[in-house]
Amino acid sequence: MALRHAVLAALLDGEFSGYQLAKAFDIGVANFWHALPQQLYAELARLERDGLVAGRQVVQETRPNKRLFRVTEAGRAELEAFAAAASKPSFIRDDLLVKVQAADRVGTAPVIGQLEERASAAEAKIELLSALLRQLRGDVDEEEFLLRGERIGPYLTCLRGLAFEREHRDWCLRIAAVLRERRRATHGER
Amino acid sequence: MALRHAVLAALLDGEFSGYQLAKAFDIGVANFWHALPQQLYAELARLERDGLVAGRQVVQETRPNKRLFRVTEAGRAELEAFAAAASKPSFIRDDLLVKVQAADRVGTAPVIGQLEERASAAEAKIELLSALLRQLRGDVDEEEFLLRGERIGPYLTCLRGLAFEREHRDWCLRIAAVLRERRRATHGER
DNA sequence: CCTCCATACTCAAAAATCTGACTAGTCAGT
DNA sequence: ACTGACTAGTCAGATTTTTGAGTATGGAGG
Repeated sequence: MALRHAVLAALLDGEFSGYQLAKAFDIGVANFWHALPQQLYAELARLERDGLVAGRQVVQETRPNKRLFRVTEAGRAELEAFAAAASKPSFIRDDLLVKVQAADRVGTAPVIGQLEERASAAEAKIELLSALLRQLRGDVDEEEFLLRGERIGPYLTCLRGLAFEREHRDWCLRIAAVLRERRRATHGER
Repeated sequence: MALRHAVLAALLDGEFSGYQLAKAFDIGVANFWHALPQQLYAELARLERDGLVAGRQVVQETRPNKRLFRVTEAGRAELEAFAAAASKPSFIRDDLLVKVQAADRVGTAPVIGQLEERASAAEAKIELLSALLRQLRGDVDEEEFLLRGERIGPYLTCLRGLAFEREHRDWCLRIAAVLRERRRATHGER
């Protein structure tokens, strides 16, 4: 039941609509949780029903009205309890890794292409996260910010995301190079 | 539908029973996919029904009989098609990261403990994977093995798992240190 | 002797997640 | 005038994953 807590955690930084949350779940929040918009709207409805968030209607002229949500005291308490409870271990689940596992038995050509695409995507995400981190910490340097910044949660999770993407990019490039080299060496046996 | 392909990929290295696969999904295969034994048995049944794997009964004296499965030609073709199709991006989904995101708003004490536990767990996994890698490559060094080894798929995915665990351990320790330092600096405001 | 652990599986049901389609208005570009 | 993208959602249904409880046998340790 961690989607619920991911939403609460994301709402700690202000009031957001389901639509805005969906954006956040594509960038910063994506570093620790992934969810589709439909899930978020449904979860927000449940959270409101349970009194963990409160929503208010905002009427807009030029675009559709929206509902902004904020965490209630009960919601904060729920997060507190969640933080104190045991975590389950995290897992990688990745199509591409499945393909690499099978690669030298089923043909490497398409996998090499995908590895390189992934590396590019990771690179783009690295840029994005680096910019986000700079923005979050403002002028001060990282050490200083981490010690004295008043809100460091999102920064810390972005750091994790950044490290993950770098790792991912490097691995993809390395493996692509290895597979290419092997193809060269055995000149097209596969 | 990647569990199905993860199972096929795992079966590329020999005949395994559901029980043995469950073990593999706890160690090596866990580097790219996670599944509970019940899922594996169910998936193996479906795969057999669809002709992608073939099972045979092995009668044992001192323990329960088992069924060993191997990938059929159709199964190999299925994997080939899967490898050629587009992959979906991979996501981290981690309870603990949710807690870190919320940490400076809901109390850091329990989170620090969990970060340090996680770091230990990651350390153990690092040992395990390092040993597994040594075993997979035998005497030769990595460069040599990757270039000329005949089966490198599992090695490559373990490399990814190892990098992930190292990254994870380092991040956990870093964040735990940061949170501890902040507690010290503000002496128990939270 | 008794309990725990390992092997080897099965069944049912709940919960979480994903797929796909749909509404409806605004704005920018061709 | 038309197309496509962005805002801001909703609904239904399928699929996947998790939770929890069983079955049955053999060997090891106390």
